[in-house]
Parts: sequence; C-alpha cells; structure tokens
Amino acid sequence: MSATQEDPFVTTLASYIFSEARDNDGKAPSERELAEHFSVSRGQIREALAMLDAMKVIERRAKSGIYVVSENTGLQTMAFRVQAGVPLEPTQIYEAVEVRKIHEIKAAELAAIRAKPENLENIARILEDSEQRIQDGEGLDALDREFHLEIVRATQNSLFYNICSNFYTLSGNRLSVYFRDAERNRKSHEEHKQIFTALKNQDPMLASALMNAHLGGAMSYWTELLEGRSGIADKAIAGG
Amino acid sequence: MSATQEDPFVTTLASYIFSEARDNDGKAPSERELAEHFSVSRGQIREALAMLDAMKVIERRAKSGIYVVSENTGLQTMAFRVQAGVPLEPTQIYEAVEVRKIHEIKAAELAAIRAKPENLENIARILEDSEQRIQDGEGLDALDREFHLEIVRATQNSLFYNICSNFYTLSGNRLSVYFRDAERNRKSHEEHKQIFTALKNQDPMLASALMNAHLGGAMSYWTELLEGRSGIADKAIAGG
DNA sequence: CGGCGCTATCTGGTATAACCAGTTTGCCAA
DNA sequence: TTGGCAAACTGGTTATACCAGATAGCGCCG
Repeated sequence: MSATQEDPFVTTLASYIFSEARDNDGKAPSERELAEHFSVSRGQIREALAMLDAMKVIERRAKSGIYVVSENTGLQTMAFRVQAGVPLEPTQIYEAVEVRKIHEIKAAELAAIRAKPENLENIARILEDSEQRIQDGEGLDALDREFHLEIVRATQNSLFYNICSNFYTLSGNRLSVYFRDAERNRKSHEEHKQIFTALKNQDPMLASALMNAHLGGAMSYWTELLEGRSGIADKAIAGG
Repeated sequence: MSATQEDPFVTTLASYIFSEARDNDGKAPSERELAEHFSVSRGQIREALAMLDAMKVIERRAKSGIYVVSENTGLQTMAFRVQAGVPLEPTQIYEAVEVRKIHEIKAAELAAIRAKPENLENIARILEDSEQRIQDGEGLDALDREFHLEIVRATQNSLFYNICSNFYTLSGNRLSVYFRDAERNRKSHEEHKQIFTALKNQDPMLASALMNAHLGGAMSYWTELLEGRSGIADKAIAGG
C-alpha cells in the first residue's frame, strides 16, 4: 500500500468509511452520500473506492452497497487499516509480530552471508546516529526501522525487502510499545551492535540467533497478553 | 491481488497496457485511447487505472501520461503481473522461490506444533487424491498447491496464510517447471507423505528439514540457471 | 392481527459532455 | 541550428442522466 501513502484522500475516505460502518452492520454510506460529505464528485469517490476495492479493504456489491472487509487479507491491507486509524485485534498484532519475526531472523542469517560493504556501512552509520539519541529517544523509532530494514536489504532480495518493509507501517503505530525508557533503548542498542558484529564476521547462525533474542521481547509480550485465549499464543515459535 | 481475479477487465487492461508500453518507453496509451479501444467510457478506464495504481502496477503522472512501474514492488504486484501475462525476469523468479522457501520451511515447523485434527485430515485427503493422479499428472498442480497451503493454514496464522497464498498465482504459471513426468511426480509425492508423517508425529525439526529438502530442487534449478550472474544466486540460503 | 406480495425508492454500474491547467510537441522565425 | 511561442494533448474533476437489480415499506388479503 503506498499509492495510498501518497494519496491522502483514499486514506481519509477509508477512515470515514470505517467509522460510519462500525455502527451500521459494516455497511458504508452510499457513493452519493460520500460524494456530498467530501464535496467531491461521485466519480472521485468511485475511483477511491476502486482503490480500496483493489486493496481488499472494502467490497462493493452491485445495487446493494459498500461493505468493509473484515478478514485479515494480507499485509498491505493490514498496514492500510492501521494508517486509516482502524484498531487492530490483539490476535492480528500477534500474527504480524510472528510473521515479522520469521522474516527478520532469516534476513539476519542471509545478510551475514551476502551483505555488501555498503550495507555494513549503512548499518554502522545508523548505529552511530542511534548512539546519540538513546537518552531522549528522539527519532529512535525511525532509526530502529532503518536498522532492521537495512539488514533485510543486505539479503539482496528485493522482493523480500518489499514484503518486510510493509511491516513498518504497522510497527510505527501499534507494534512498538517497547523501548520506551532510556534503559530499554540502551538494551536494544546493545543488541543491535551485537547483531552488527555477527554480520561483519559473516556468522549467519549467530546473527539469526541474536536477532531471535532481540525480537523475542515483542513476542513474549503478546504471548502474555493473549495467554489463555484459544489460538496460537500458547505455542510461540521456537528459535529460528 | 484478488479483487482482480474476480475482475477480469482490470487484468485485461493491464495486459494491453503492458504490451503497448513495451514499445513506447514504458508509457501506456492515453485514457481516451484506452476507452475507445475497449469501447467503454473514460470513467471505467479511470476506475481500472485507479486499481492498477493502488496495486503499484502503473503510475499516473498528471497531464503527462500513464507509465508502467518496473520495480519489484511486492508479492501481489508480482502475482498480478504474471496474471496479466508479463514475463518475469529470472532474478525475480529466483527471489520469489527463495521467499517461498523461507516461508514454507517455517510453516512446516509451526504446523508440526499447532496443526489441528482437521488440518491433518485435509492433508491426508489431499495425499489420497494425489496418489490417484501420479501417472497422468492431471490436476496434480492444484493438489500440490493445496498440500502446501494446508500446511501454512495449519500454523493457525491467518496473516501468514494470506501472504503465502499469493505465491501460488506465480507458482501455477512460472515456478512449476518441475514435476513433469511420472517419476518426478512420484518422488514429490513420497516427500509429501514424509512431511505429513512428521506433522502427525509433531516433530517440528524433522518437518522443516523435510520441507527444506523438498523445496531444494526448485532452488538449485534456479541456482544453476543464474550461475555466474552477479547477485544472490551463488549464495543460496542454508537449510531452514 | 399477521403474513404475503407488489411497488416505489435506493444503490451501484455505466455513458456522455465539458472544462481546467500543466505537459508536450512541433512549427516557425530569428 | 536554435530559441521561443502556440496548438494539441493529457490527466483531473465535475455534472447529468439512465439502467437494472436489491431493498424496504406499505397495503392488501387471509
């Protein structure tokens, strides 16, 4: 989802549709109502709805109405929902964290084998920047994102990178409830440095193990939160 | 991509745009030309283009024109391109195979822990059906797809499932160049049965190892094909 | 009073026509 | 050959109108 990041209207429309549909059986206002509400032509509404349709965010039933899709139809849709202000279910977050963990543990392993000098340079620079900001935490979220994504980029698999980058739309909004105080920031930073060392030493097993530990906190957080629920929470994934 | 699977026009339009743009600097015909060519109103064209835009298949530059996006912007876009008849680059296929492998090796591990009786029943049924069709190979592709997806479903992670299912749009078109003759079909089937046994025995390490071996063929095929090229081909992923 | 059926209304789907303002193209003059 | 201007073109947007299926409300009938 990204045509949307550049097209704020689609996000705005989705946000409005979600809020209206919530109290109306999942049914959105009609195209004509939406057009009037946003003071645009019906054509513009239909175009935006077509995008939301393509993203599987809504469903249009001929001559009946517009309905929001409730299923978890994929990463991009999920990222879009978050962007539009739709709260995620704990289970959805848990699933996303698990998938992210699967990806990044493997990414660390591959990066240790394939990272190019420029990748390592980028990571080194990110770590230096982070060092300066541990105390106040200003901009640390963005740097954390950069650190993790640069590792994925180092796998030299552009498809893999594109898939993984989708997670950070979520991450910036709902998944980063950790690393709040300076102490946690420091701990996270130390782990980042260890991972970086493993990458430099071209040690795939160590890199993936360290990444596994690094991401473990998020996982156990949700495991605790969902404990007792039916589902997957009580059977967290083993180390990567 | 799936709004598209139900909306053949968008696929048709994309296919036409790709073919026209190929010899024109990546630039598609104008909206008015497209409307005339397909004998529909400009509004319909614009709606379809909005979808393709949302899927990052095309890019619309105001007052300039419509251009096809060439980057590998994600699984869904890739699946859509294949559907629209755009040939993939060997590197793109290799990347997709690698990502698929990453996913499914982990899926096998998780499935061994979390599979429900119904999942195992489904897999057993799929294997029975496959047994009947090894000789002629009729419908074996679909059953292979079902087998692999049921394992992902058994992880009880719906997001994971949705991500993985995107691969099979590709798989059915370009990635299944193996398993041609009865001998290969038999070998694949035997491997499937071994994986199933590991799942039944709740042995995550064995299940993932077997899946790794099972998917290894595809990987080495592309490794050979891309040998010597710059990139990732010479550094295939280690076992899962 | 309750259930059935028809009709008026609403909804998405589609087409036509027009205007706007940047972009692009191509011609003409210097 | 080159510079600049004007015409043609392009996507962006609006307004209006009609279609046919879905829907809901009302009235009739049992």
